Amino acid sequence: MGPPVIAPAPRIARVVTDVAGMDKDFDYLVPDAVAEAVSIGTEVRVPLHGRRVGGWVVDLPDAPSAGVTLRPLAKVRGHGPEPEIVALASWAAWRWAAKRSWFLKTASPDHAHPVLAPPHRPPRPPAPPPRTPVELPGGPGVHVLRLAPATDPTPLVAAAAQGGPLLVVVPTAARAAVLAGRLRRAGGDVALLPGDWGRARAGGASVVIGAMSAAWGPCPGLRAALVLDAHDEALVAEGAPTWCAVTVLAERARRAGVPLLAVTPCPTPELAALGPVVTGDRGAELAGWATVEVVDRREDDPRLGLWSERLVHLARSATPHARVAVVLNRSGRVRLLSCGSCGELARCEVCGGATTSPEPGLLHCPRCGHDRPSVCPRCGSMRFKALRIGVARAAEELASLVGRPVGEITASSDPATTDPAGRPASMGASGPGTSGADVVIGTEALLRRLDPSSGLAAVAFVDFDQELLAPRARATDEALALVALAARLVRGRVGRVVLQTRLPEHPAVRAAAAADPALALAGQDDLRRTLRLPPWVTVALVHGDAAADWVAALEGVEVSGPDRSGRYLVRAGGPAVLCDALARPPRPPGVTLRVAVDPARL
DNA sequence: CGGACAAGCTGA
DNA sequence: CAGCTTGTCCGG
Repeated sequence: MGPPVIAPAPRIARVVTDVAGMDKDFDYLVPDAVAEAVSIGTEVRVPLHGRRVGGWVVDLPDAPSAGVTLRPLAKVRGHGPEPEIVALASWAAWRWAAKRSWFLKTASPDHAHPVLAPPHRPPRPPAPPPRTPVELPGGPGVHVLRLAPATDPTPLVAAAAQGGPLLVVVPTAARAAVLAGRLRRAGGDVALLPGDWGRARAGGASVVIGAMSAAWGPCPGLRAALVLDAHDEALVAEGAPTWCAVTVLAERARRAGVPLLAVTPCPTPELAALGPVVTGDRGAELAGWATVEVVDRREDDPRLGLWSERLVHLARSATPHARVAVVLNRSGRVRLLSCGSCGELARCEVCGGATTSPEPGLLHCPRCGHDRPSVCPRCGSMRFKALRIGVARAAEELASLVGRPVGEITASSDPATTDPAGRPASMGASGPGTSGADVVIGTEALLRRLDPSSGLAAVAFVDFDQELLAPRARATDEALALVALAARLVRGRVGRVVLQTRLPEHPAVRAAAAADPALALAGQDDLRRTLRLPPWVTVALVHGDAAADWVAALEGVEVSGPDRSGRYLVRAGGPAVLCDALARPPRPPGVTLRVAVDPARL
């Protein structure tokens, strides 16, 4: 890339090891024989405390930091992350109160890569599209592009790649592969991570694309970054460190002075806080959300249970080419029961928790695992009423209401069908994740397991209020995101999404019905400000044996808790104040202390 | 993290 | 007091 360096080869390499639980630099001598191959980011093996450990070169200082005898590097393993990524890893370690090595590992290839030569010609971008769904904003900074769920993002990505190397992050590896295939068919030199890591690192791709960890992927000469479904929870790490791909990309783009295009059908308050929301053609947006139909259940006869007349009619109208999917976000058969004669709630005799009924005649406690036959301890009756049914029982009920088999799809179970008599029936030939039945039911995992080729005419949410009222700060956004997933499955205006609810005026319901995501955003700003929730504050959850002592030593932040599960909530006006405070007190050795900055669930 | 080494416990 | 467990320290 740059002019040849005439200075003598560096003699000292400062290394961060991959030893977990340690975040310290160690200096080593660089043997002359490997000096050429050692730069910032290089993966090495080094002697440490009598053993050999892996690590990354993070600096090439002129002089060692301490007066100790330096030992030489044991081995150069190959290319590691780019130098900018090494700096980004240090930033992320501060931002999520974690170790640098954790992020360096995420930024490194699965297997060591030899240093590849740069390609002979610059990589080809995919053919420019005739038009894009929204006009691409030019300048640096984060631009939130609001694009209806059923819109194909390929033209947008192709357009964004015209200016130079583009890094693309999507929520799942499967979608990354599909998008990479489309861009390759359009003639682009595409690197799909993690497989094409080496080629991407050598500068052989105009588009580098992958799932969450691709936010750390190599993209020499980066000119823009793009993230699809930027609102998706799959872009936030579940365990600590709870890093977020969008946040990392925003910082990476800021440091590189290039734009980040955050594409989403439903901008969240978090995204809107990052930059301006850009909308495209309103007609295209209306067409790209399905027809959303709200079934107001406030006046319904309670004896109808989960099933409005409208939903039953919809299920009866299903055909092999116009299938209907029903979503009920409760797994299992019956989640809550009461005695049929005395009304006593079925509770566990060991721990007192509410029992479920995974099969007729059996009560099971999900809290302590205790099983017992379904006999009421108060009156001895063996008849129980199902107060809250799950997908398995719902499949039985719906099958008998519509008089045809209902397929069942959950995250854990393989597809099965229930015939109208309520007996599990054998299945016809069908692909994995799709049941052969015209009507299928499942938890929200169904929305991720089916794909747009499933021939869905409609998706119906049986109990949308459960999503709306979930005890989470982001419940409204998550509910709208589910509608977006459903709209993508039923493909634009021919399909429909049905929401059964007693809250027809809820912002998420109104936004979905009007295909106007801004309606969900509007009401939330004040609420989140009042409740002092992100993005107006930055929070961390702290738990573990040492949590109480450790949070007591924090300065300049507000600490509350502990909550029922012993977690402390730490709040500050922004990441700078919070993360500086979290970086100060030393972590006590030997005791567990888990710090989750920006926790996914709040 | 995990090896090294020191201090503490046990049984004969 | 050998032999083993438990704890604390530190790495270039």
